[in-house]
Amino acid sequence: MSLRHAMLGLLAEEPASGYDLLRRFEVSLANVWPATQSQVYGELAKLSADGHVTVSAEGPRGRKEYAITEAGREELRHWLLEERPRRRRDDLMLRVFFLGTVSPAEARAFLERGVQRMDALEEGLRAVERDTDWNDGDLAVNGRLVLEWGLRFAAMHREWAEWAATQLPSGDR
Amino acid sequence: MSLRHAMLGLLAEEPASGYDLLRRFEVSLANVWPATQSQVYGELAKLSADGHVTVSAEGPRGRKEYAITEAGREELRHWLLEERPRRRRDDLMLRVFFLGTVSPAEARAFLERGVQRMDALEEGLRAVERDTDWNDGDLAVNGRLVLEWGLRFAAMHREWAEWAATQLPSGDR
DNA sequence: TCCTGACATTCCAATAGTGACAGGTCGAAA
DNA sequence: TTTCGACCTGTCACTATTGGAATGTCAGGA
Repeated sequence: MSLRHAMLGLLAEEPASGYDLLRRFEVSLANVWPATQSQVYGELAKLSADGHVTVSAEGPRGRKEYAITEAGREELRHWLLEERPRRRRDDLMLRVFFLGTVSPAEARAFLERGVQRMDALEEGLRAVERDTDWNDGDLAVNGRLVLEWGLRFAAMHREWAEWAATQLPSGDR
Repeated sequence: MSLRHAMLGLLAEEPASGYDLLRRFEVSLANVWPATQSQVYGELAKLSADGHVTVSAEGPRGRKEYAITEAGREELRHWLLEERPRRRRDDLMLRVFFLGTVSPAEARAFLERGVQRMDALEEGLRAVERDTDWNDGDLAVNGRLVLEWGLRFAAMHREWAEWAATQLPSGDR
């Protein structure tokens, strides 16, 4: 149920069309909550039916601009403050859990790829940091917090992977 | 598609029934890849249809014990080494992203709850650490790696939350 | 003027995950 | 001997997520 809230959050800043939202998902939310076209448009229809958003304007090319309603803001607020975070699933740790089923050399290579992926993530985040105008309202302030979390996450994961490599049985099986 | 691999991974160690798997999901995989009953039994049927597992024994109470097949091991190996990790979704960071829509005081309280949640997570992991027999084959070795990751994650998040609180605008809006 | 690329929406089929329900069996303790 | 708790399997309906296809419109450059 978080997609709808992500959309409400974006609409809380300013009205937008489905297309606009999609772009925003690609740019600022890509690392946090990816969403596809079909999801965005589908959810927009539901939000509209539930009265959380309304069509605030219609433009060329059939463009419909949606704005958040008071009910939508309440829903957003409720989710933000009251709802419990979901249980997280972690693909990567699941694999690590079963790393014993491959050879130590393969396991080491696996961890090495993890380090590289974190390097790439960090690079990507640094690029976002560079390319963003950080003087641009609430989203900027909080975007920075999220960005910093990502950087810390990448650093943590990289250090862990390096440590983990030392814990693997030596030699090949 | 990771549920099936988690199950294959567990079955790679030793044959088990759906019920057994379910318990293992509750205990060792709870923080990594939660799964429900309906998912486990459903997936077991699919895995069986795909030839990745076979019924290796039938016990009392209709118990069916499943064992991984050679094809299943290959599938597991392929997933482990070749498949790309999924994009992660993060509920929590999504909320942080929209933290500007509530008052600074509420935001601070939100971050504070995050710290507490991490404390609880760490405590839970420490309990697992205490209660587990770490001399028990591959899963133990790798379980430790995962556990350590969890501890580092909790520490990272806590420190981040404390830092983030200092970044929030002061006073109430 | 024509073409292209960005803008914009909608529908569809398939897989994954949640939560509740339903039903049944065995072992051991009271 | 009864009954209770652990054991054990399954189904259903719903929601979420993925990925792709189909369709059409407008603005601006060649």
